[in-house]
Amino acid sequence: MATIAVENYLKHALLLAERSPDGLVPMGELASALAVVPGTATTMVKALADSGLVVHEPRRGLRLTPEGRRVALNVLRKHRLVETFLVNVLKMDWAQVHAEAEQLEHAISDAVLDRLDALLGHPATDPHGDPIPSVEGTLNSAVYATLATCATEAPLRVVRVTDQSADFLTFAEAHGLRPGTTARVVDRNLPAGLVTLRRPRGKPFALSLSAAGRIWVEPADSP
Amino acid sequence: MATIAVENYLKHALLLAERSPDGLVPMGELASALAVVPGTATTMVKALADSGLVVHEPRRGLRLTPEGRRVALNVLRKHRLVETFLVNVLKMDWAQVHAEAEQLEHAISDAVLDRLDALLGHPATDPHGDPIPSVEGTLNSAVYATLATCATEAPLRVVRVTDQSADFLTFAEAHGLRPGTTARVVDRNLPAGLVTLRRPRGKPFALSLSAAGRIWVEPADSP
DNA sequence: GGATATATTTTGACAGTTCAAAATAAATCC
DNA sequence: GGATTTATTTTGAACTGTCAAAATATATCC
Repeated sequence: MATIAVENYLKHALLLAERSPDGLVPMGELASALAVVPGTATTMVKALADSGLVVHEPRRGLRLTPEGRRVALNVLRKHRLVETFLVNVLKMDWAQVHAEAEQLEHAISDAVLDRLDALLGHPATDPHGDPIPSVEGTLNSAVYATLATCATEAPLRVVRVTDQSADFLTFAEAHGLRPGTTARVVDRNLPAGLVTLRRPRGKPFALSLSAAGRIWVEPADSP
Repeated sequence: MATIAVENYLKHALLLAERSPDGLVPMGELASALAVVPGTATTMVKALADSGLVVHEPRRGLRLTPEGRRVALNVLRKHRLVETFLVNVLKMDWAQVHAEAEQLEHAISDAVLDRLDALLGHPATDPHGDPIPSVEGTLNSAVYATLATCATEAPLRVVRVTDQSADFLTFAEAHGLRPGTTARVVDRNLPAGLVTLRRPRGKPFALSLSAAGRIWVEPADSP
């Protein structure tokens, strides 16, 4: 049985590998995702390699093995289903649930997970729009445009918010930027690094290009 | 913040202290409740004493301090509310939920606990009839008669089943012995160590005196 | 292409939790 | 009341996961 630390290493390795073309995760990125010093990550990755969960390519990084990926997807599935439960059933603030799920993901059994999944109606995404891995281990990693890159003026629907910090999520919610809500980009000022948005029947407001890059959107039908 | 090990030591110390008149818990009992060798318990209890969570009386045992009791009650509250959630909401088998709650009790925050408590309607007992400590830290430890000690013939209602083993709970449920159900003792044969029961519209069946001692009952009004 | 900056690994140490086995204290039993 | 049994504590060691800091590759930059 994987320890909590092992589950965390694998989960973060998966998240980083998803955002890298070749699946190679540099040691330093893993270390800072886990908030440990680089030497600690090296030590742990060697142990994971001995267990067959990752392949360690010295001085280059690590890759998940199929078994490591399987474990990581199971943890991620727990994390995201727990988040969904906390928001949809317990009506908790979506800005808080990430931290709660970080703990619960390691304590919940597969049996409980199945019941939770059924209770929630087998959701495809969590409250942030992050895709929930299936029981079979598939992860929908569709890539969308963001408010930093999408067309201006056209109506948009928010589909995902890729930042787990409570501050950012509280800000986003305060401006109506949750998955499912609609908005349009009225201006994008690259030199100033600003994107100006407008929600239906709302006042225009601005956010930084880097913040805008964390709001994923798709074209919306109605204006 | 208390570690998982610390929470477990305190929780078991509380459970053992409740069943001891003077609140003194012998080291060996604690060690076997936690499934560790006695030396380990000694080491840990000394550390807990240094943290002010217990008082260690060498060669006699330990006692919870008010602070240790507070932490233990919080863990026990989490355990029992989680069990209630798993049975009432997720419809899990009552024989399994103890093991699940052993993990979840250490991962659930006070914020989640409050929501869960509200969702469940502030229950007073868990599915086994074990009292749920209040947020304020009071624990109803009323003592009832058991099937081993109660009057015969009179109608009874099961109020509590004090055995967490899945086998026993499955057996009890199969015979309709869950809190809320009714039965009567039709015979008690002390030399043979047997108690014979009868459920309304059911066939008489027997169980051992020691098993009967784990089924707590109160007089029921209707026959 | 040698100097410098950056990333990674190695080394030694520590905290927490555990066990095995020896030592010690307390209780019990003729 | 001395011998024996039983409970507890001590001692020495192991394992997991971590850090600090030194050592070592690798990449980059004139």
